[in-house]
Amino acid sequence: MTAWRQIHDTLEREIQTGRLADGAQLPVEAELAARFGVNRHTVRRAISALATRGIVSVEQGRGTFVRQSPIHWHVDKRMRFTEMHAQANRKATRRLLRAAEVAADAAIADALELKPGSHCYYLETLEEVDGTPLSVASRFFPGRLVPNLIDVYIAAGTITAALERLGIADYQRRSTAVSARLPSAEEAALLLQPREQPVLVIETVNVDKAGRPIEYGIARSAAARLKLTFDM
Amino acid sequence: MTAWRQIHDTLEREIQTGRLADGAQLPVEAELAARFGVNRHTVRRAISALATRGIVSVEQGRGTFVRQSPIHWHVDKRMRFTEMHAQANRKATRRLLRAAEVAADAAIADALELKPGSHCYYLETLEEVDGTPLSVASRFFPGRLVPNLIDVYIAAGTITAALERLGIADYQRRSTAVSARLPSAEEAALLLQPREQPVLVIETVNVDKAGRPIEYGIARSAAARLKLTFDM
DNA sequence: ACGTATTTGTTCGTATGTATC
DNA sequence: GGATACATACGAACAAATACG
Repeated sequence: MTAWRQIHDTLEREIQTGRLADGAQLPVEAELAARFGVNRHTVRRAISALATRGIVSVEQGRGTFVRQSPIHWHVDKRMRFTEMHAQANRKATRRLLRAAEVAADAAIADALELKPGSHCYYLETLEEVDGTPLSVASRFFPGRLVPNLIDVYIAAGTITAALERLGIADYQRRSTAVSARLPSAEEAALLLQPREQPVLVIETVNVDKAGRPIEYGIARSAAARLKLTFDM
Repeated sequence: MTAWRQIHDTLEREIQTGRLADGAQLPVEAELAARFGVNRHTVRRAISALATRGIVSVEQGRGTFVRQSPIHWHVDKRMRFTEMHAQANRKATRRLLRAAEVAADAAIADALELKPGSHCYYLETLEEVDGTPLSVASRFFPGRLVPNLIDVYIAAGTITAALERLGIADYQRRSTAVSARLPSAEEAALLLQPREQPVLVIETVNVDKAGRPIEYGIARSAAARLKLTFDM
């Protein structure tokens, strides 16, 4: 077994057994190198593998820290972001990053059952739970069904409230697609997570009571902080 | 911007624009180092980041190659592994890695509605689609409901057929949990993927017609090769 | 506001090991 | 066995981000 892997396993064991607590700082690289009698590069290789697995997070100029455990999301036809977290006694907030009016590309048009090029509203938000970023979400809405959505959303504060003001009192999740990948630099920065750690990509189509698509959303969530459950 | 990141972005662009095709081999490290006028380490750093994002896959002694695009799995109450892929005109096989009789731990007992310590059958399989490994799956079955499962499975060849012989003609997916993480060394090796690339962790509980849990499965699937969709 | 110490990040050089063809 | 290509490890230096007096 290689040196870096032994160091990796040793550190993982110390974290698993609680000798290094949640959130605790690891000894600095130089110190670990001395302790294991190897070059600093070799320690870095081990730590890099731990960061890659989401066990620790590395921050330039600060140090290396032990990470914490995920929250559970029961996906449901009718779940609402704020509501769900309120039930679990967590404080959820949504921060608007970008808003725009766009023309639907093929994927958007397909999801919203529009003609490509149709007018859509676009919202990009960062969702935080208990002060920690959880997801970056991009959402598209058909312009015809939700006129002036951006201003209404800004005034209303939540998407549910905005849609209600626009006469869509009830809407439901129709389909949800899930995949995973590594984040872009921007996503990682917004989620305050290392680029080596995966994001869950959750694509959702919501429909109104009549079954018309109202919203197409693509959320990128810190995988280490989230687990989804679907009942059938 | 650092040198390795520029090289990373340049190579990604060449792959995205098709100048480096799916499955194509990248120039060897020494050649890339010469081309970009940097040390071989710097090229390795760039390639390592591409591998981490699942854009390329690196194989010792062979070379570095561009990866391909994912398959789509419509998750359904009643989907069957072989059936589903057959519909999509793909060849799916399942290879038995391990089989054992085990005592249920807390998580298994909870999922299968058994007392902790109850007798269970355990199957670990590698699922391949068109010759490429897709998932490593661990499955637990309640011993009382499926007596002698292991021999029956080996004789029958598929899980559906084995359960049918044991009198469970029809079973359904009850719940599915999804999360993502980086793979262990063993998982990565079985899936023929780099350790830096995420796996989707898919936990499933299947129940028989009477609603009794029959199977608790934990699949780890190469995230780059799979996308899940749930309809509601 | 500034400078300094600390800590991680990048890059070079070099040598040797291991897997594949 | 030999050639090729990636993997591991050591040493040195400097850059960049952060923390702190």
